Amino acid sequence: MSKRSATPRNARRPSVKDVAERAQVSLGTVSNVLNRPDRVSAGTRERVERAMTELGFVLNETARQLRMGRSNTFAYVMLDATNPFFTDVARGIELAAEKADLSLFLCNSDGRDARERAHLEHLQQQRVDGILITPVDPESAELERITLQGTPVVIVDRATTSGSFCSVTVDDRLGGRMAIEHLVDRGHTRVAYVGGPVSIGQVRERYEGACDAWRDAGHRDTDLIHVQTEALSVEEGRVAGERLAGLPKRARPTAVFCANDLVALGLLQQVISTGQRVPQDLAIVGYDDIAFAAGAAVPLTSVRQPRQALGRTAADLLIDEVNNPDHEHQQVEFTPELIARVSTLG
Amino acid sequence: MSKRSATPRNARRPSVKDVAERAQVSLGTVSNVLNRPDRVSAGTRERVERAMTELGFVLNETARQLRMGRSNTFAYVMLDATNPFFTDVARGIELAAEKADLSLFLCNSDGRDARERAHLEHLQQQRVDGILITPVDPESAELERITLQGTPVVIVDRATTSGSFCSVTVDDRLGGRMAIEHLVDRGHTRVAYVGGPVSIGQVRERYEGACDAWRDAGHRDTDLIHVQTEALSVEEGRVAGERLAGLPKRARPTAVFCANDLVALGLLQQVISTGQRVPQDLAIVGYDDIAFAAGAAVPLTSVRQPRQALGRTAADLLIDEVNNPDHEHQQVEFTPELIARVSTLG
DNA sequence: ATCCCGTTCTGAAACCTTTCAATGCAAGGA
DNA sequence: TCCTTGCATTGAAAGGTTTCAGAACGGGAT
Repeated sequence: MSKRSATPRNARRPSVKDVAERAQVSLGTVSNVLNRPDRVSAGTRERVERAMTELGFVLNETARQLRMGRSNTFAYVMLDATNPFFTDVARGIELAAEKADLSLFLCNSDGRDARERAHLEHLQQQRVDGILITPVDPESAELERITLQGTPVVIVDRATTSGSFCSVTVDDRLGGRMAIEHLVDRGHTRVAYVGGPVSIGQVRERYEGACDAWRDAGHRDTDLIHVQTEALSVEEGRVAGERLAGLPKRARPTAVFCANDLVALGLLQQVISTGQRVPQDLAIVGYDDIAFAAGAAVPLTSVRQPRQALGRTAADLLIDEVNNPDHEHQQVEFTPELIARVSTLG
Repeated sequence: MSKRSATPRNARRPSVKDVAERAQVSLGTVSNVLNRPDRVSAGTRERVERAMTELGFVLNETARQLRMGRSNTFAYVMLDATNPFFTDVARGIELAAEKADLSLFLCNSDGRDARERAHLEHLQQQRVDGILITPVDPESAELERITLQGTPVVIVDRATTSGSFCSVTVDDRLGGRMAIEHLVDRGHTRVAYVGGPVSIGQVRERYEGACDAWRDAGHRDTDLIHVQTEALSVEEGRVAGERLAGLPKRARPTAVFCANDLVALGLLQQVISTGQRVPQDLAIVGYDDIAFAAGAAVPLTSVRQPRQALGRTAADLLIDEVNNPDHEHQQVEFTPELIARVSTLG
C-alpha cells in the first residue's frame, strides 16, 4: 500500500462561457462549433477548438439534456448479471445501441424487487430515452406507470398481458415440450422437472410445455415429478440433486429437465460427486445453452435460445418506439432449438 | 406478433412549478418537501405530496444534478461483461454502492479501446461522481486526463505506475508462481503457459511469476513453452489446444497453465474431444476460479481471486476519494489462493 | 400595545446548455 | 452611391432544480 495525493476537486470545471471568453466569441458561437460546425467560419472554429483543449473543456451533458429534453441513452435492467444468458442478451442490446449511436447503461436488479424499483426510479429521473428490462415481475404496475409517464419500456425475455409495451420472448412452452419429447424419445418413463420459484413466468411456462409433452406421450400429469427450487442458480441445482438422491430408489427419476443451465450444472456436479453416471444413471436436460453447457463435466443437452438476437431485436423495437411517431407495440416471439449432447445421449 | 398503440410522447412532464401551482405554494416549498420535509408544516406537506401524485410528478434528476454539481452515481466500465470474473467483481461494487446509497451504471468496453473511450467520454459528460474501470490499457493517457479534469478514477484488477489513482489488484506474479509450483510439485517437467496477448498486464505478470517458479525449480526459462492466444476466451482456448496437439509427441507438454479459466475451459474441451485424458495425459491449471471451473468436464484446478472483495474494496476507495477531503491514493493488493482439483490431481 | 423570536413560506438567482430572432458585415448588382 | 443578399455572429430566453436572504405570521413576554 502506497499513498499519493488526491485528485483536484476544487476547481470549477470550465463551461462554454469560459471557452467563449477565451476564444473571444459569444456563447452561441461555441455552441455552434459543438453542434453545427459548418455554420462557423474556419478561423473562429479553430480558435474555439483551441480554447477548448487549452481549458480542458468537457461538455456538461446534464445541462444539454435539460435543454434538449432527451439523452440519447438507453438502459437495460438485467435480472441477473452473473447469469451468462443475460450477459449475452446484454451484448446483443449493446451492439444494436452502438450502431444507433446510443449510450447504454446496464443495471442489475439481482432478482430483487426493491433493487429493481430503485433502478427504475433512478433511470426515470435521469430521463433516459427508453428502458429495456427483464423484470422480476412482468405484471408489476410499476412498469405500466413508467410508460404512462412517458418513458418507453421494452420487456425482454418475459411475456406480459399488458398492451403498453413491446416485448421479445422465446416460446418457453415449446422449449419445455421439446425437452420432454427428447427424453421420452430416449425411452425415459420416470422424469422430473427441476425449477422454481413458480412465480417466475419461465419456470411455469417450461413446466406447462413439459406437461403437454408428457401427456401427449400417454402419461399422467401427476407422474411428472416437480422438484421446486428457491432460485435458478448453480447452488440450488446442487440442493435439488440432494433432494433427488433422498428419494427411495424406485421413485427416483431416470431423467431430469432443469429450468435453466445453472440449475442443470449444479445438479450435474452433485450427481457426479456421488458417483452416479450421466446419462446412464440420470439423464439431464438444461435450458439456455450457455457457453459453459458444452464444456460441463458431461456436455449438457440444452434448449438453446437466440440470446443475442433477443437483445438486438428488443433494442431495435425500442429505437423504433423512440423515433417513429406511429410506432405500434409488437410482441415478437422466437423459437428455441434443442441441442442434444452427451448428458442425454450417453 | 400483435400490435397496439404507442406510449404517450406528447405531454410535457410536470415540473416542480406545476406541482407548486397545483398545491398553491411556491417553488421553494415544493423543493423543501422534497429535500427537507421537516421544515414544512404537516398541512402543506400533505397538500404538496397529493399534488405530486395527482400530476404523476417525476423529479428531473438532470436538472438537480446541474444545480447541485453532483450525481450520486458511480459507473463501472467492465472489460468483458461475459466473463464471470468481471460480473462477480461488478457484484461486489454493486453491493458497496447500494450500501452507500449510490446508483451504479455498468458499461462494457468489450476489450475494445474505442468502445472504452466512448464510454469514458460519455460518463465524464454525464458528470458521474466517480469511475471504476478495468481498462484495456492501464497506462493510457486518457485515464490520467479524466482525473485531472476532476472525475476520480479507481483502477480495478490492473496495476498502474501512475500515482493519479487508487487501484485494487491481486498479486498476479504470485498467482503465476503458485500455479507452476503446484505443477512442479506434481512432478511435471514439460510445462506450457497458454495466454495472450502480452499487451494485457495480467498475461505478462502471471507469466513472469510462472518463470520465477520454473527457474527456482532448476529449469531453464526457455524450457517453459509459451503458447500465445489472441484473447482470453473459451474459443481461443480451443485453438490453443489444437496448437498443442500439433506439436511432435516428445515436445508436447504434460501440463498447462492457462492465463484464465475461460482459456482453460476451452483447452479442456478440445483436449477431451480428442480422446486424451486429463490429468493423465495433460494436467491443466486455470486462473480466477470462476463458478464454472468446479463444474467443468474435469473439475479445474485454478488460482482463485477474491472477486467480490476486489469490487467492494475498489468501491470503498472511490467513496472515500469522493467524500473525504484528505483522501490519499492507495494501491491495495490481494493475495490469490490455489484451489487444487481433479485436473491436476488425477 | 409593543417588541422579539421562531416558524413557515416566498421568489429571484444560479447551474450550463441550446435555440432563434436579430444584428453586423462584405460582396455583388443596379 | 445605395440596395440586396447571404453568411457569420450575437445575446437573451428557456429548460427544471436548489439555495438563500428575506417576508409574513403568530405568539409570548414585557
